[in-house]
Amino acid sequence: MVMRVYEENGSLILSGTEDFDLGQTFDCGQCFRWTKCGDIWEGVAFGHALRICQSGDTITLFGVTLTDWESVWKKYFDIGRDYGKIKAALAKDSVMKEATQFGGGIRILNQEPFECLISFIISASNNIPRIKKIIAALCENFGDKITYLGKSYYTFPTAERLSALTLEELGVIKAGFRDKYILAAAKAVAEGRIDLECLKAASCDYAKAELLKLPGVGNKVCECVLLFSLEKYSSFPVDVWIKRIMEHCYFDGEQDKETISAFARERFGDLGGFAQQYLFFWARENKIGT
DNA sequence: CACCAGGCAAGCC
DNA sequence: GGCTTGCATGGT
Repeated sequence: MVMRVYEENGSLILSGTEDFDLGQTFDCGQCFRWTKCGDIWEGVAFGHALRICQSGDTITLFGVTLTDWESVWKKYFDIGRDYGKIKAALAKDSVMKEATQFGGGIRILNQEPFECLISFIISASNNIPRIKKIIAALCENFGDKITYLGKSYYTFPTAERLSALTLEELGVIKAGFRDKYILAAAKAVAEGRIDLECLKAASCDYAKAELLKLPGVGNKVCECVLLFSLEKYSSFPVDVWIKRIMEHCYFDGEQDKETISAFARERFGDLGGFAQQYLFFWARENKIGT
């Protein structure tokens, strides 16, 4: 089956989609700015707000033109990648077979690097509902207000805007001890000491080394930024959930994170990032390893 | 009231 | 080098 894309009544329709489930994609832990209102998801990316819903293999993007689709959303939703092939390659043991079936509609979004960087700095030692709350406050306070289908939304603030803030001003978002990292990372980007866009074309090792220079960015945050915004799909972020599920499914007892990373690299190779997302979603939804 | 949440950095030995 | 501890905030 081939996916069809067309405009209808001022909306964009995707019909005959495969390996694409909006709920799984927005809920698998890779992004923090999508919320579900009834059966419609709404969010903001690349300065554009979007309301989108799904019924079976048909997805509707409200108020979106083919031009918007081509310039923003097609790449964002990673259209064109053969997830069926990825799942088949990963499903060579019973664990991945189950995880890829459970979250078979997950796609890895191509997010904005700066938003991704700040979001995962905020994620450190934090829980997902509160991460979302802090990011929402960040956007409402320091992003630009945009109007879409008669409703207001806020873009993610630029590095320039954030870098001009004081710690005290940033305090309204209640990020806690992470506020100084947010500010310092924004300054590094705004002053050109790191060029996030360039890292897409750079080697994985170089991109990783550059990101690790930033305050508040250690191995885990770094791997998330590489995977979710810099197209480094071999990245396998090892957080507390992944650590627990890997110990539960592939080891006998507790292991250090480096052992788990090495195992993932060996077993999943270039597909590490996809494996991580299937595992994360499956483990959290089914409370496996807890 | 402890303890924990998609870690990280600084301070120890 | 590895290992421990503090870090803001909010929810159980």
